[in-house]
Amino acid sequence: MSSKRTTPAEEEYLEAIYRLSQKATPVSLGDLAQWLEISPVSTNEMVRRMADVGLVTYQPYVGAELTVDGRERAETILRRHRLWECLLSDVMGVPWHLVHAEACRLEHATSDLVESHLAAFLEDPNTCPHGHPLPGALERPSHALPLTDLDPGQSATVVTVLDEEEGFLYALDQAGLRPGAEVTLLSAQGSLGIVTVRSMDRPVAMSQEMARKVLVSRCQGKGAQ
Amino acid sequence: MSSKRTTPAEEEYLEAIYRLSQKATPVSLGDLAQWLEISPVSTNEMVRRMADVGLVTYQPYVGAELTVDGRERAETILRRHRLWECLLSDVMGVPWHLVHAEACRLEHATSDLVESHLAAFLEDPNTCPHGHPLPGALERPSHALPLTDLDPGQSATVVTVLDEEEGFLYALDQAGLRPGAEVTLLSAQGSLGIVTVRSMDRPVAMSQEMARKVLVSRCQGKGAQ
DNA sequence: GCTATAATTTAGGCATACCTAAACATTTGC
DNA sequence: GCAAATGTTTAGGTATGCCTAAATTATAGC
Repeated sequence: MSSKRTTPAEEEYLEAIYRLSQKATPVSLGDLAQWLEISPVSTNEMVRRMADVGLVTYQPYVGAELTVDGRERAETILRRHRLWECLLSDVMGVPWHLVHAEACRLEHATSDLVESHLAAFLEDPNTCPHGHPLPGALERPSHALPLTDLDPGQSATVVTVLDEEEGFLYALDQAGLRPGAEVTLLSAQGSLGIVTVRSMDRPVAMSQEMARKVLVSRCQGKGAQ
Repeated sequence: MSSKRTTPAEEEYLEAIYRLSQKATPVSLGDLAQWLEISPVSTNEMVRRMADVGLVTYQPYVGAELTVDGRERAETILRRHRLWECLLSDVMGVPWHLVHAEACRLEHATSDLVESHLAAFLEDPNTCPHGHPLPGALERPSHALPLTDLDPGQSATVVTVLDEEEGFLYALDQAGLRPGAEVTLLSAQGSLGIVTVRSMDRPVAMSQEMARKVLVSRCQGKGAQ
């Protein structure tokens, strides 16, 4: 069934539905349209077409869910995306906050052959530079919690960053807050919505909203990667 | 003028015209159509559209030529193509005869940023794994001549391979005939169109047609590379 | 010079993937 | 229960890039 190759557009939808599914499922088409920055009408059309070819199931007013086939394909794309991020960032030195956009393009031009060689060359990484697990790799047991959940004075290791927006990543990078880095919560009292932390021996202030996107692990070197 | 980004299809045409220009210029649309495996009608349409946006000049019944802008873009694409070939083959170990097809896809998904990091990581290679110069690199002074032009008994170093067809490359690879390899012509008498050479201490027979696609350099380690 | 071959152009189509505008249906909050 | 918000569908368009069939035009061989 549905042996046809997926188009880059279909792959973008699969990836988006996969990512949004982790928050809530089925995925509302409104959310999907917003995420992809495509009009709701076009999104609707496309999802119906993808349901026709067996990549998703779709119930009007309910949402879209990946089929087994669709999920497998989405995981393949996402795995390729994250493998490229690793290569670009860790091996080739492309700035951390820019690799996401590059990987978005490369992922659709990647064959099984290149994927396997890429993974072997990178020695089968478990996470991308933002700390997300590569589909197919060992799942991180996830003792991870938002930075805001630490007690003041408590230290932890950054595990995952939940947003790939360039400006946000650039600012985190400047503050030294990348996966693997150690961070200490100074204050989280949110009357003005500001969280302060200590990173690389320097204090950093950020909004609570941003701090919630930084997942950390208290148990250093145990569950995290 | 013509600041618009090029589409993957346009890039394929630019690359093809660039390559065919090295044999004869202007490039006949028939040759172009055959090279791209696209119908002459579509080729004609596309070339006219590309002339409209200033990528090529086109005279009916004469052929197409790259403009300065078109040539620059073609060289960029070709450079990216060959950089990927280097990475895939030399760094990641993807089989030599398969990297061309992979690079054909990756080249269109490559930004200036990735190109520059890729080149730096590879330490600015001068040639691709098939021995073709990278646009922008030092031009090889080309003492290269077809394998068939050697005198029997004479040795030389393989410099360039003039065909990227997978079967051909696979066979050459099996015979050890890759750029940098040493080869000795045993016989080139062509009554049956067969050329025999010695490569890696083993005799290899090939057709004259194939042998003409292998360029070698007599002056070892001097002009080549 | 004329004809066969090759190249070009015109005409009409198809698939993908996006858009807006407008009408219609369904949920959900109050 | 009803209105506002959200979601869906229909209708009609656009752009890209490919196709075939048929008609036309130019080039080159003899």
